[in-house]
Amino acid sequence: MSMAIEDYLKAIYLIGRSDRAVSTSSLAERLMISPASVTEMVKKLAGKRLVRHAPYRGVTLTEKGRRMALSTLRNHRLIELFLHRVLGLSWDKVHNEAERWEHVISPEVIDLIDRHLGHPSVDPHGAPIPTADGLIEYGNCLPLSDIQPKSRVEIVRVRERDPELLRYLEKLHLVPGNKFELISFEPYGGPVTLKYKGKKISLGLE
Amino acid sequence: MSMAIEDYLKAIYLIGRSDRAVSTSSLAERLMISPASVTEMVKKLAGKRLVRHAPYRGVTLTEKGRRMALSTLRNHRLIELFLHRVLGLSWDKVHNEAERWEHVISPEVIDLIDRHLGHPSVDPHGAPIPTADGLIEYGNCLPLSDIQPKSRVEIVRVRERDPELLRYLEKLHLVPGNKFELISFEPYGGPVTLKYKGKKISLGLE
DNA sequence: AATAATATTTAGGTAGTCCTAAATATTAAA
DNA sequence: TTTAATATTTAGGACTACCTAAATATTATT
Repeated sequence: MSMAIEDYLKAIYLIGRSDRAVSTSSLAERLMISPASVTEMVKKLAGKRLVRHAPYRGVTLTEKGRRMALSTLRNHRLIELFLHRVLGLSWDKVHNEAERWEHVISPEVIDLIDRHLGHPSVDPHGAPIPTADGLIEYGNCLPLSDIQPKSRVEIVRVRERDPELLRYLEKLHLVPGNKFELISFEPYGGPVTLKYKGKKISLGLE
Repeated sequence: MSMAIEDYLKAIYLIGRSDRAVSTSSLAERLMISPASVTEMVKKLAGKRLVRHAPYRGVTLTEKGRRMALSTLRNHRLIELFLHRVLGLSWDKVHNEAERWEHVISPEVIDLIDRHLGHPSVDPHGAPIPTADGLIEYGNCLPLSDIQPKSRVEIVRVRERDPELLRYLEKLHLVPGNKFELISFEPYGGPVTLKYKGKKISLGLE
């Protein structure tokens, strides 16, 4: 399977979480490819029985497509962790690097990486790593915006991918594993205030 | 630069050792691409000032082309060593894996790999690793066939790439670093006899 | 229910990298 | 030196994955 196909399947999985139908335009936006090209590729994927496509109604992964998507996602996340833990690549850079590696690493080497890391369950952003046989376990956590003020929280996962933003969050200690106290939400999209080791932190609602 | 271009430049370097003119057909054979396609691509490379091409007379790398070839070769050999030493991938498999990785790893990560390995000078087959600024130092060694019987020899480099052959050579301890006594050459392409730690070994002249 | 706005698909192209078959150059042999 | 063998290039295609512009479907609004 080509790198392009792997990218499409992974994107469909990530947008639709394996079950929901995914629109052409959301795929186009995520992959930064024109909607027309996406339609074309989706038809090819349907021909290969990797997705189901009802014209004008979006795409869903077939079982075969889902397996492939999870395999690529597994590669991606194991590679991110490997780059971070073994080679010391900073957490804002691992995503883009893994985005290319994920397509060229053989299953045998992925297994070696998995073993070298001790069969980890999450990547450096706290995202769960699918197992070799396509299982994925989502930790139960809530978006910060759904949490009541005054609670103590532990960062479990950071969904952003923009390197600049990730560097900023790291400076504020907003990385998986760290614990905060949620002080307040300002209304009308105002800033959130958190406390980490006695220090107060404010941030906008991205 | 595309993966295909990187492969062509690397092959031109490896066949011509950076200076000799390389024929279309030797490139075609090494890359397993039809001669016609090679001619076409060579014209494109000449347009990008990566090679000089005199029709019917072969190609040579320009300085720019040589730099790119050595950069890809450096990636390839650092990756081979990394796969072998860090992940424990067997020496017969590292070449094919590195053949794909070499095109997707960023310069920053290659530097991290280089540092992690302690700035090594040779890959698992004993081939020299070019430096980041395009220098490459060939150890002085001779092909086994040029050595006088009765000498003691150390294997410095193994040029083969075929996995099955590499596994065979490893079983015979014919890997870089090991020392042998060269017993005899049988004439007319007959077998070579070596002694390793008291045990005799015979092999054909591949 | 008709119309406007938005989303999606179709039509027609392009660039990159490969192919086979035919034509042409070079080199080796008679 | 003419001919035969071999190497290289040209011509014409194919396939993948992208594009823009135009056509068509869906959905939201009046």
